[in-house]
Amino acid sequence: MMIETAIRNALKEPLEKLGIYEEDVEIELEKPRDRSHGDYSTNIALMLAKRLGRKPRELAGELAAGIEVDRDLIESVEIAGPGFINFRLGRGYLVSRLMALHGGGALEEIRTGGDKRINVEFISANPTGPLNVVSARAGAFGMTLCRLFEAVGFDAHSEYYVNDAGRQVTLLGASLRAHYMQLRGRPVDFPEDGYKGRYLEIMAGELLEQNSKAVEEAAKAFDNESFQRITAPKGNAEDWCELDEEKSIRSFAKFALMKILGWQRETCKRFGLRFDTWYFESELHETKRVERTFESLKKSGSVFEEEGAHWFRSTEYGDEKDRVLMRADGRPTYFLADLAYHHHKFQRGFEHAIDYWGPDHHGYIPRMQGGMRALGVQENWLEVEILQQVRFLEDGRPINMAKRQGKFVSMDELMDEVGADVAKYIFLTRKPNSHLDFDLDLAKEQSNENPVFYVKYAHARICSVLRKAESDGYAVEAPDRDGLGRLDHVAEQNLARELIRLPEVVVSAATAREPHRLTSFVTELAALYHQFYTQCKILDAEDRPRSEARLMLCQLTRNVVAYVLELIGVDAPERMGEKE
RNA sequence: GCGCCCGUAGCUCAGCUGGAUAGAGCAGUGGACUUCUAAUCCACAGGUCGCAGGUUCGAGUCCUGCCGGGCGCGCCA
Repeated sequence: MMIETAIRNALKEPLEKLGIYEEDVEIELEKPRDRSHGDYSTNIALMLAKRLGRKPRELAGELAAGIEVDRDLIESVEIAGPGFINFRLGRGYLVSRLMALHGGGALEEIRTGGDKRINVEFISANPTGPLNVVSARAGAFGMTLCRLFEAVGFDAHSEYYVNDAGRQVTLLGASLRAHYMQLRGRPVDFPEDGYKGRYLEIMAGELLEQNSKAVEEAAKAFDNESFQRITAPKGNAEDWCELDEEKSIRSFAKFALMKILGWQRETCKRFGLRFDTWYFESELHETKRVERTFESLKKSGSVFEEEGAHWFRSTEYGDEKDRVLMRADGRPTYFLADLAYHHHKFQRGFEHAIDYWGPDHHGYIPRMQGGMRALGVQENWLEVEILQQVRFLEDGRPINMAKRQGKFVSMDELMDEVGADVAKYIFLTRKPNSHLDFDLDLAKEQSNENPVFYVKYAHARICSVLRKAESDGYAVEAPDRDGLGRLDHVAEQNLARELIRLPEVVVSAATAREPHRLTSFVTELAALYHQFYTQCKILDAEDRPRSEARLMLCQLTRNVVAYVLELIGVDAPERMGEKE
C-alpha cells in the first residue's frame, strides 16, 4: 500500500518534465503475473505515447532514467516489452512487510470498516425438510463472507430467515397428518402438492411409537434463545387427530416445524455455520409489521388498487410489471411479508444488508429493491448476491432434486460422503456465479486427492518440522529482522512474497464478495511452501543461523495458512491422519 | 419472445480494475524417498479462450450480433 504511493511519487517528477501532471493522467500500477517482470509494473509510457507523439519504449526509458527511489525499497527499475516500466522490490521492503505480518500490524491496517453493522442472510431454506445440499454452497459463502467482513473491521451479523407462515407450512402439516392417519389405519386424502419425502413417514412413525415423548423430545431442542418463538403443540398426536381439520393440521405442522428446524440447526452446526439470528416470518405477522409496512408503502404513493387487490407500482423502479401486495381477500403476499422483513432489518440498525439468493430468484430483485426505496431506504442498502446452482452428478448424470418429491441429496449426506471440509473447500474454489458441477462419485473416490488435503498437508508438514526443530534443540525464535534478512534462496523469496499478499487478498475477497480468492491464495501458498521444503534443507546442524531463519519463515507460513483456513472454515491439522 | 448467469486443456475450474509467453487440480507419460512426513517435488504432453465483427498501442477480460447450456418471467413461497 505504502509502496504503491512511493512508486507513484517517484514517477511524478520525470512526468512533470514531460509536461504531464497528476491531474492529467492516472498512474496505473499492476502486479505482473510473471516474476521476471518485477513486482510492480506501469503502462504509463504506453498510455502517453500517442498523446505525446513518441515511441513508447523511448518514453519509458526517459521516465525510468528520471526515477529516484530508495534502493532498499525498490531494488531496480527496468524497461521491458513494448514499453512497460518494471519495479523490483528490495529486500528491506520484504522484511518489513514480513515483520508487519508477524506483529499483526499488516492485518490491523486493513481493519478499516469502523465496525459498520452488516447483515448477511443466507440459506433461509423453507422449514419443510432436511437441508438440501444446494444450501451447502450458500452456507460456505455466507459464513466465509461474514468472517471476511470481520477481518476488514465490519460488525457482521449472520441471519437465517424462517418461512414458518403461509401455505407451505400448512401443506407440511397436512402431509404429516396424512402419513400419521395412514399409519393409524384412518387414511385421509394426501394433500395435492404435499411433501412426499421419506422423512415425513419416519416422523409419523416416531409419533405413533413414542407419542407424547416424541413431542417432549422435539421441544427440548428448542431451549435455545433464538428458537423461543416455537412452542410445542398441546397434547399428543392422538389428541391432534380429534381436533377439527384446520386445528389438527396446525398441530401437526407445529410439530413438524420443530423437528425440521431442529435438524436444520444441527446440520448447520455440523457444517460450521453459526447464525446470530433465526428470524421467524410468523413474528412479522404477529407484531403487525406486515400491516405497518403495507401502510408505509401506501403513504409513499406507490400503491394502487385494482380488481380488489392492492398493487405495488414496481414498474416505477425498473420492474417488468407491477406486483400484488395484498390480495383481494386481505391476505398479504409473500412479497409484502418479505418487504416487511427487510424493512425491519433496516430498522434494526444495519447499515448494509446482503442476501444470498438462488438463481431462480434473480427476477425478484427489482421489485424488492424498488419496494425498499419506496420505504425510504437508500438505493444500495440491500445487496443481493446470486449464487448459481450446483448440479450434483451421480453416475455421470445430474440428480434431479425436487423437495416435494423427496428426491434430493441432503447436506448431511454430503458431509457423510465427502466430509464438511472437502465440501466447503470445493464450493469456495469456485466463484459465486459459476455454475458448478459437483461429481459426487469423484468427490467420494478422490477425497484424498482433493486440493484441500494439499493445503492441510502443508500446514501439518510445517508443524512437523517445527516439532522436530524443538526436539533437536534448534532455537525456534519469533521472526526478527536479522533472521528474515538472511533469506536469500529463490524459493524462500517466492514464498515470502506470497505471504505478504495476505492483507490485500483478504480485502479483495471481502470487497468483491469472492471468497474463492482465499482458496486460490492458500493453494498457491501451499505449493510455494512445498517447493521451498523440497529445495531448502530447513534443519541443518552445520548452519544454525540459516536454519533459524528458515524456521521463522515456517512459522509465518503456518500462521498465514491457519488464518486463511480459519476464514474458510476448514480445520488446520497439526498432523495428518492415516491415509485410507 | 423477454430478462439474468455461464461457455477457457480430456474432466472440474482459476485468470484481480483490459496488459507482456493463458494457469491450477484431476486424468496421461517419465523421473526423484539411507536425508526435516513422497497426501510432496521435478519434467513432458495437452488450447482456433463457443463463433463472427467492433473499440485500442494491447481483448479470455469491454461493446454488438449469432450459436450452445442453465434459470426465471404467478394474486406460489
